[in-house]
Amino acid sequence: MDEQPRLMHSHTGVGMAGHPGLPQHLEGTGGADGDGRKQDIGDILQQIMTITDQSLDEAQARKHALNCHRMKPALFNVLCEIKEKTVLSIRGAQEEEPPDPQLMRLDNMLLAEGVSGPEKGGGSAAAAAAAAASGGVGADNSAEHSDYRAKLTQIRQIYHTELEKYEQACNEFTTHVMNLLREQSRTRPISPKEIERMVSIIHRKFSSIQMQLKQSTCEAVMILRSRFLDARRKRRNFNKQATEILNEYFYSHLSNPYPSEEAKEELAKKCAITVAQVSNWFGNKRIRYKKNIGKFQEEANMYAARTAVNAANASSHGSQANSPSTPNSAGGYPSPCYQSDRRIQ
DNA sequence: TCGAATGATTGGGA
DNA sequence: TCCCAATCATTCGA
Repeated sequence: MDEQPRLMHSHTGVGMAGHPGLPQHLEGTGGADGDGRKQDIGDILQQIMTITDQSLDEAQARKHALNCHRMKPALFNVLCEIKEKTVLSIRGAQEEEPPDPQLMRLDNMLLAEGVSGPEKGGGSAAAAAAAAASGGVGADNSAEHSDYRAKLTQIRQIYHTELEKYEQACNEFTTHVMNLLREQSRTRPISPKEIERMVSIIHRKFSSIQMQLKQSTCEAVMILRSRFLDARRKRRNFNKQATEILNEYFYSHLSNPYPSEEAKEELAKKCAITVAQVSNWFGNKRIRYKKNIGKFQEEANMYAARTAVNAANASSHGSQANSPSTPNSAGGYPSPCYQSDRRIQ
């Protein structure tokens, strides 16, 4: 390479006026004849080919000379314009993508489960449902629930840590690329729009990684949720007190054992179960009572007697019982809880 | 271990 | 949407 004839004149001081280091033919005057132009192009190509042979100082000097050249801004503008009209216009049309429906689904799910968005006490629909279903009856259910919440919190923490990492990496990389491009824009035509496009490409790449993270987080939540719901299927009998309250209501409203929504809510609160469980219980009770009245007769008599005693106590103490099991229909009292005048058919 | 009891689920009807 | 009826799945006690 050293044997190559050097056609550059920069270090020898041969160049255009005011721009030492640039050959005169870059001034734009050019040769009048074709041979002269060919010679100029040959010179430039030769310079490019041999630029790697230059010392750092020489390269720096040439770079500086290029940057200071009076035609440089105009030339770069033209080149940027051409680039924009060709590549960018084509890509620009492709960039206008609608929001990814899958990503929206993932975001919605993470939000609903309380993984993303503001931290909620308990977080998820499953946890809420579970909380309602367990109704706080028994320590086991609440223990299961708190275990569920703890695991959900763990998932949430991992998700946010990873998300933060990705965002940080994305920002660092974007800044790095932007600096690099800005630096390069001094020596090659790079428009701000092009830098912007590059940034959006980087963001897209990182958001696809984020989508993977969201997907695996969703999967983890689904697994946790299904395990939890499976565990919930292992039913527990209601405690004795809850069964007594329900039975008292049932037998005291035997002529119309259909509690209204308000009565169900009150019973649910008293028994620490859900309204749905109250409905289930009454549904089961009605049908089982109807199927075998004889078998339930003893139970019915017992609750009727208890109700009568309660009523007597209440009246002698002049107090008003506010229980939904307040004696009424069994003793002929109309119940405000009746939703309609129905009987077990 | 087995049968009864019991809470939950499902499908159909009004 | 609520209820009934049948059924399932689990618990509990003998």
